[in-house]
Amino acid sequence: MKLSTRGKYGLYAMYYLASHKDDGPQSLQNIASVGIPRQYLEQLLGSLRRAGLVSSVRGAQGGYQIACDPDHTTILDVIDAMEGPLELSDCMADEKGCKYAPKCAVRRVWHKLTDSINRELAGITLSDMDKIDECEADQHVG
Amino acid sequence: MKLSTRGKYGLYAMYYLASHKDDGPQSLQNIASVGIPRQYLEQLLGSLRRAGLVSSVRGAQGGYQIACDPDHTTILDVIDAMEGPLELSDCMADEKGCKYAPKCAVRRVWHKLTDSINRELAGITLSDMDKIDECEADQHVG
DNA sequence: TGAATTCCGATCAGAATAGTCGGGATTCGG
DNA sequence: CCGAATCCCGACTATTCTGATCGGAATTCA
Repeated sequence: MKLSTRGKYGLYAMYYLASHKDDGPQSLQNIASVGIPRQYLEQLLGSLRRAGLVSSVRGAQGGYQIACDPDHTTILDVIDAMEGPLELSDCMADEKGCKYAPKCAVRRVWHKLTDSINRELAGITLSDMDKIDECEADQHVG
Repeated sequence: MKLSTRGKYGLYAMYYLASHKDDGPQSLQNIASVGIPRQYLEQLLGSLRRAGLVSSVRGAQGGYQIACDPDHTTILDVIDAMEGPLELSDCMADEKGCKYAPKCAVRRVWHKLTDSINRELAGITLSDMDKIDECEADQHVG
């Protein structure tokens, strides 16, 4: 299982724009300067704009601005905008598709996992991103 | 983001074999009878066998048997065998590949998420699967 | 007017996913 | 020993997804 670069790039762009919240429109050029292909990022920012997470200003000196509150916008919002809702398998999305659904243990597990992951994604806001300590996740469990 | 059918089918197969732990070898035919393409499942069981999670008996009346303790085999073990280790993006797998790694907030978030998901997967054993209540995951969050 | 910049649809190469095919190897029952 | 049942395995295919790239239209600023 992988999160694609869409999610990664998109999250980076949101992070970048959040940290330039009051600096006026940021050009694609600037945002992409960490090594993201400019024309590819352009597509991704289109998705973020259509999701209402960023706004754009066209023309010379134009660019992108964050259009949401970083304190209340979660990584789930961003990932959803970039990759569509999390679906761990087809039968999660289309309950009707699986005739064994009612008694399917796999389905119940899938459902639980989907929920946990979404909860995890929804638990981190853009503002939180700076505060996460890399080592924190490395603590061994109990 | 999706877990592929590999993970789903593989987990189903493990669940099936766990519940026929003492019934002798189970044929591919039987395991696949819920609607999984037989020849495809054959490939997947090969992966599970090579991972040591199932054993096989060849020849007539042959089939597959679970080769691990369902009480101590987690969904993570199964998913890893089927899909390889969870990687949320390239730069997680290849730290060297990203020259911005040391100060990359996105990377820290990715890392935290990877860890959370793995912990979640590792927290459910095959034996647990029957006990999961579908409604449990639907509780709204505080 | 012209440079900067976003917007947008089309196209493309490579990888992964999902599945199929054909035949080889092994074992059991008779 | 024979034949059916069954696993084993490499090769093949079709479809979709990913990660771009291209070319140009529309907009805005100076």
